[in-house]
Amino acid sequence: MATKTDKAWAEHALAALAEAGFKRGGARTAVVEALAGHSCAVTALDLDEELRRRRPAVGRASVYRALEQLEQLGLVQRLEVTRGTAGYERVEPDGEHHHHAICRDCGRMVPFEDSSLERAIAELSAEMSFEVTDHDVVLRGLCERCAN
Amino acid sequence: MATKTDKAWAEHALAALAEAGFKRGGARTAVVEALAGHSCAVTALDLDEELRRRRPAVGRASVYRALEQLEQLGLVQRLEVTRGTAGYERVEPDGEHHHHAICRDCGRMVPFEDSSLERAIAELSAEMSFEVTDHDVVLRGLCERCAN
DNA sequence: CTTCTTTATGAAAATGAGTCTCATTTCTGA
DNA sequence: TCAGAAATGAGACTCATTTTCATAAAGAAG
Repeated sequence: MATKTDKAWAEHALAALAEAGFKRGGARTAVVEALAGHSCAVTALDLDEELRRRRPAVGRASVYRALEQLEQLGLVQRLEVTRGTAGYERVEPDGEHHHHAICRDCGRMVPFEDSSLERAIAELSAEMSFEVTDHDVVLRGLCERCAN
Repeated sequence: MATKTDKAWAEHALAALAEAGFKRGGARTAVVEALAGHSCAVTALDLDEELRRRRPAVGRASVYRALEQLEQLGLVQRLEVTRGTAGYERVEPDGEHHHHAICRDCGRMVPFEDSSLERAIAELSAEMSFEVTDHDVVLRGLCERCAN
């Protein structure tokens, strides 16, 4: 509602999937479109519920499968939203990316980005005997509302 | 085997638990002792298995309870080891703390610490409208062995 | 456009980590 | 020593995620 559908991302994602050799399929396309409509992380079950009522209905397995494929291709980012549940959100093709602060009480997520943080991680990654391809940063605590 | 039991941490933890108003209990003590014997993250179920055979046996619920309490008090750090499973590891009382690089292939964890990363996070936390109490940083990629 | 082969899909069952319940035992302060 | 509070463990339960498997849709070949 606050965010309009990110059509550019959806097209980018569908193109990347085709590029990777996937056949076209209604379920996967539906997942991509649904993700394009969410600006911040959504859980797989939220997507499942959202897509289950479609005609034709999308099955839960397909949702999980699509999310996994999208993640492999670097089109979505997965993060642990609460204990035992993962959230997924679009990764913009231009490489912009953000991290999240998650409220321990209400679960609210506040996205943020910080260049000095990214720089520190990049330098660190370069000097490790480890081929770093991704990173997650999660801040945890209380949001403005729950803190009082 | 590579690491000898961290007795100092165990005493510190037990003292902190007493300080926090917990009564003494065999199960919790057993969990603390078990954690003291692991230098890197262990899953709750690993601990459960390790402690189940003790005399008297420690129940699964007690393991989870103890881990949660220890985490609340900042005595252990929780991190997502693989999809859907959490690992727990000791936090040294001197405030030193480290993060992990996790290999996507073999699951190996390489701990690291970096002061400029910590500094960036501290500064960032200070200027957010969010009361940040904790943070996780996970680097993902391929370890030296799996990269070749 | 029909056939063939492969991939995609969805319903339901299975898995597995983590949580809850509750009867029982253990602590601790009085 | 006693009563009340806290801790414990066995097992049932929840719920996110994965697997299975029979069927449907896609793309290639003819």
